[in-house]
Amino acid sequence: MSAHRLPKSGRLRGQKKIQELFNRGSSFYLQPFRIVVLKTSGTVAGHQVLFSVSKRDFKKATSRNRIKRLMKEAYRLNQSKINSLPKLQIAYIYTAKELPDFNLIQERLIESFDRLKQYVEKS
RNA sequence: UCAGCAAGCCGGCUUACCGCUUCGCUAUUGGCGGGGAGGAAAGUCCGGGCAACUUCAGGAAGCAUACCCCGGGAAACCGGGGGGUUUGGCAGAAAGUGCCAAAUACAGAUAGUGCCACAGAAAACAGGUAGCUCUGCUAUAGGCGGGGUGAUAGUGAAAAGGCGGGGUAAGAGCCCACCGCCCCGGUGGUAAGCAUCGGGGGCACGGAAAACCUUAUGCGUUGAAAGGUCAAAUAUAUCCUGGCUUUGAAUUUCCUGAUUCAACUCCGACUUGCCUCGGAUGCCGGGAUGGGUAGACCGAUUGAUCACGCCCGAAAGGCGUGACCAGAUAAAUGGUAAGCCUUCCGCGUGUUGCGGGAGACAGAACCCGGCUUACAGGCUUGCGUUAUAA
Repeated sequence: MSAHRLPKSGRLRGQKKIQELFNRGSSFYLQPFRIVVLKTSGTVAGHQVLFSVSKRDFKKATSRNRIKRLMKEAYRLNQSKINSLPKLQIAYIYTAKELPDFNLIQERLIESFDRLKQYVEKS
């Protein structure tokens, strides 16, 4: 089994869980993302992630789709770097106004993993 | 040779690696195989299917449609033909007189209400600024008044039918011919607010219906977040059932237990008990049922579908045979790399080439049919044989 898989169970789904993440999670900015994290309370196999782009900044559905797919791809290829951490619920919200390219997203996403580690150690 | 115009179609391709989603088979959360965005998936502007609500009928409101005929279609709407109007071109001495082409939100302004800027004296019950003309007074340079006049000038998008003649003081549909307009009738035509002919009416009737509105015809409302099924945890209601029937004070250092004292709701039964039995009420527990939240599933992918063949036709269509062709739900259909194709820029230049960049508009969300809007580039067919250049 490859380490680069991201099936449904790895994504954050369900209205209640998402509400809980945004109500109780702690958030920080790391351009071009705003990131919200919360330790998973139940018993789940792994981390659960959610990617979002504001409709206000990108009116076309194609642009939003593209950004979300890039973020998802970057996370998928690098997720093994945070396997050792306790299980988290994470939301990545894209806040920049321009269409990014894949390398930038990937770079910043890896940086964000360090911040996640800090978050885990503090709490 | 070619710009251009119209209609239709396509709208990047291939491979490797890593993934997502769905279906099937294996098998146990893996492997193998198949499917996986559009012509507009968009805007949500029309018309339906489907669903719930309402359901006895009618009205109002609102929305849609609006010359005529034929064809297609479930309807919206589409195709073809005939006409009206407007615009442009050509012809012509001229006249919308003829021809050609294009456009057309072509019912009603004679049902009603309101509006018509600026300019202009006056803009819809008309109107006298200049001018023309008759006339009174003064008076003979002229001036000041009264009346008539919509023919002339000026303003304007528009000056209240046009033009010619008669007529008149000057004028005027005041009268007449022709044209226009309105009404009635005949003829042609399937028909048209169509064409044409005849009669009548002096004309009463300016524009805009994209201001409101009126007429005719059609339409119940809502919209998949519709609607339906299953249903954890927690709380609760009803029913069944098991257990306990209570509280306070005193005695002992405390806990447990015991003893004593005081209070201890209601109903029924009898073998009438200083409290026996049963029930209500209360507390604790178990079970069932109900509504119902999270969540899951159905709705939901077989349809006015697609492909091929045949038939009618100008086209839109009809019949037969075969096929199953996305089904996600905080929402899959992707990422990276290489090559090819198209195109642009730079270098080089007889060509091949080398380097770099770009590849439109845009993402299904219950499903169909239309309309509208966006769209790099390419292909096919038809028109165009002309301007310009060689």
